Amino acid sequence: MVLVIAEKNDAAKQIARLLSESGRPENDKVYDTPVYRFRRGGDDWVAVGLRGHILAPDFPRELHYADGEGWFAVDEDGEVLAADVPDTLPRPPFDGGLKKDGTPKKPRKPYLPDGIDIKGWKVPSLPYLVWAPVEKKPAEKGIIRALKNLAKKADEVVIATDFDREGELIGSDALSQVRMVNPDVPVTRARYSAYTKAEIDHAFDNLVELDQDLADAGESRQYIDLIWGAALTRYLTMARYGGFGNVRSAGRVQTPTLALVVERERERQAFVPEDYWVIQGMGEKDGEEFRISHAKGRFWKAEEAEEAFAAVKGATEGTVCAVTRKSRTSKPPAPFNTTSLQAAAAAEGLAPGRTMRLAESLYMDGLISYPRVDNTVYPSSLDLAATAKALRKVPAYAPVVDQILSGGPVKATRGKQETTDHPPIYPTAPADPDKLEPAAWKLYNLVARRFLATLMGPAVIEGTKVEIDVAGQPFLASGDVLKTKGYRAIYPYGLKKDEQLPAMAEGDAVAVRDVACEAKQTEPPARYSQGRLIQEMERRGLGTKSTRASIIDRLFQVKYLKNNPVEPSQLGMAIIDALDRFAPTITTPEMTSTLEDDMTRVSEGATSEAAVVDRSRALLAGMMDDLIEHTDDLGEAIADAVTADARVGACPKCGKDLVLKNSAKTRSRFIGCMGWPDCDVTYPVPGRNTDKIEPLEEPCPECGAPRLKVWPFRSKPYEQCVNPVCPTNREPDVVVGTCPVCAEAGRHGDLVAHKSEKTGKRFIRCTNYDECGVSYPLPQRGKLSATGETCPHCGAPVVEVETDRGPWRICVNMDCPGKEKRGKGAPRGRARTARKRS
DNA sequence: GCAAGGTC
Repeated sequence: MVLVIAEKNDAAKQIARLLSESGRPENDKVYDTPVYRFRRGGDDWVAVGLRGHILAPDFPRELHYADGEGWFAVDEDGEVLAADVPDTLPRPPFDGGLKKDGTPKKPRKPYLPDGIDIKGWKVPSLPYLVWAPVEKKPAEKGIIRALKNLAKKADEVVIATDFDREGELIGSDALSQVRMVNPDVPVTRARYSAYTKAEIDHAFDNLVELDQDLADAGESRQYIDLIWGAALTRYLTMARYGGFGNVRSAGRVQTPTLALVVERERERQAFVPEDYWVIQGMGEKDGEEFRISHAKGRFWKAEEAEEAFAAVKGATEGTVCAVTRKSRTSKPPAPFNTTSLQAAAAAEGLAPGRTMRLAESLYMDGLISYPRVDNTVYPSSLDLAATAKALRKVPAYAPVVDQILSGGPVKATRGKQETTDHPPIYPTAPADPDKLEPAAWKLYNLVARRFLATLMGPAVIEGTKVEIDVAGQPFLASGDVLKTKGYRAIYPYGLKKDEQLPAMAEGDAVAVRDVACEAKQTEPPARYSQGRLIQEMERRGLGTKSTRASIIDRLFQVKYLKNNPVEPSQLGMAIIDALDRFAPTITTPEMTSTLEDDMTRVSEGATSEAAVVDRSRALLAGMMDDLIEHTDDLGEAIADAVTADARVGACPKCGKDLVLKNSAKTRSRFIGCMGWPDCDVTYPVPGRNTDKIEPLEEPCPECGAPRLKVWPFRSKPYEQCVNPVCPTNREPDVVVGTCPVCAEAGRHGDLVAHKSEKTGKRFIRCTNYDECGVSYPLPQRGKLSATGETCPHCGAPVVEVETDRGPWRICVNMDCPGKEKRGKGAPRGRARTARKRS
């Protein structure tokens, strides 16, 4: 049996289909892993797909020094006896030494000194972590099990993973697993770069050997990424530990990406706005209005602007002195690859991470092609006309599809990047908008329209420029009209609205009004949108098509970034400052380019994986020394930044910072004073726990407490003072019913919902409270109104509360027999739902 | 509790 190992299930399926003589391989499963069996050249074949990397590098659980190979040999006093790396590089402590014959001793003791444990995240262990050995551990146990099962029975193995560096590594890792159960089986490598019969046949007729140097190059990347990432992440996290869930990460790609955003923010902060003036007004001809602006555009001197404005102030008429028309064409766009899809989707409000998750599910549903590609040129094997024709089933596309199919042979645009790994992203089947969730449809629609647009002609836009003399001053009006729709008939994304001008000719008089001189200021460079950031990462060689979106997500998750367009937090800026000072290598894209060079040399056999990794460890070791020396400084800077990010304002009582805190007990957030325990000021956070909030600059004019802007999920934001007893938070009292106790006693008492001036809490109390003692608690959130109804179970009033999910009617009596038992003693959360189910 | 790279 011949075993074919592909990188992913989909590839295995394709390869099996193309290699099998029948064209229809048999679908089978080994344990839970799908495999494809077929006949070829009189042999039984089986193809299995991996799931990318099946092994993951990690530090050993028990860290002993296995042998001294490639490492340092040191005597009892720590003197270096022998080393594989140059003297100029920093050295780790080492336990081992040399035997008399010069070979390294097997250490008897663990590598780490007493009290040092790299399993725990402690700063003193970091110099050891930098030099710790790395192991490859199984990451995809199910796949490995299936692979070994098949390998046992294999007479021949063909590695058919993707034709790139990571593919070679994935294949090499798979081979290591094969060898464990079948050490002598012959192994070859198939190299293909398209799933076409010709390409796959050619690859399997010309099998080569696995390129171990190339795989080693990939593995050195894995090791360096892990070692730097783990050491720096642990350092930053532990320099001032912020408690569970407060990991401060760093890495070869994420840190330079964060640095890009921080750099832009610093440019914005350093930006000095310049004053300028514009003179604008409205023109009118034949009842149609249009905007006119002074031909000079921006006046940089106030006097010049004033002079020009003095001439035209109050003008009511102008004369057309020239009309020029210029047509320009807008070419249809190139086919989508991952980056251009992410950028286009980001402009439509889908963040890259979300785009990739949606794309993955559309791909799995068979609606779009493989979403991780660099290629922007459709392969000749793709039947463009047939693909377009299939989209005719989507009513909105039908007219354009007909137009494309009736216009002679179908031709497509080509992008600049041409690779043959996968086709550009295109729709593989028509979709039904009613069967997809709105965001998935939005993305599908974008992909489908883009595909159709790439098959269409250019759009022609006619631009009109009209020069108008107003009281001796030159003014301009301009208009853009889409003359020939071309691809714009199906692809409206980013299209500017037509600005139609009325018909005008030289010498015409036009009415002019509302001419005004406006003072403006130049704007700082804009923040990155997520789409722009992705493109910038690609430009600088940071990350890959498959990782960029998730790396940005990670930066948001660790709270280095916030908002869209992307803004760094104080923490994000502090992290970059700290690393820039002591570990600058990690903050620039150069680490990636150096690594690329090193990997090229490893793949060419000019150097070894161990040498490259050790050099990198040595570089890190030096930086780690500097970092550790300044741990207190850095810890403080990070803690200050975290406080600044959490700050919502100043304490009206003691003047110290009021910050957002998380209560460990109630698992909810509140606002507390940094002066605690000397100052006891706390406030609840308005809105729900999950609502996005942002502090406002100005404190409350009534009570001096901070004010917040709150964005409730899927509804309009509002601004509110955090002090519940502030006059601005007062609510009118609402009479919700009559008191049943007073009624029985022959009195009249009104039950009134009102807000305590002390605690700010809302509750119901009888107007005769002193006599009857009747009060009820109330929900604290949502607008309250009386219903006039009483509860059928207990006679207490029923109120209506307006919540996010609409109005809700409740009996205000907590002990009402008609209510399910809640409160103390009643199970909560999951336990409660579980009980309900059972 | 670490990275980045594959893929689900």
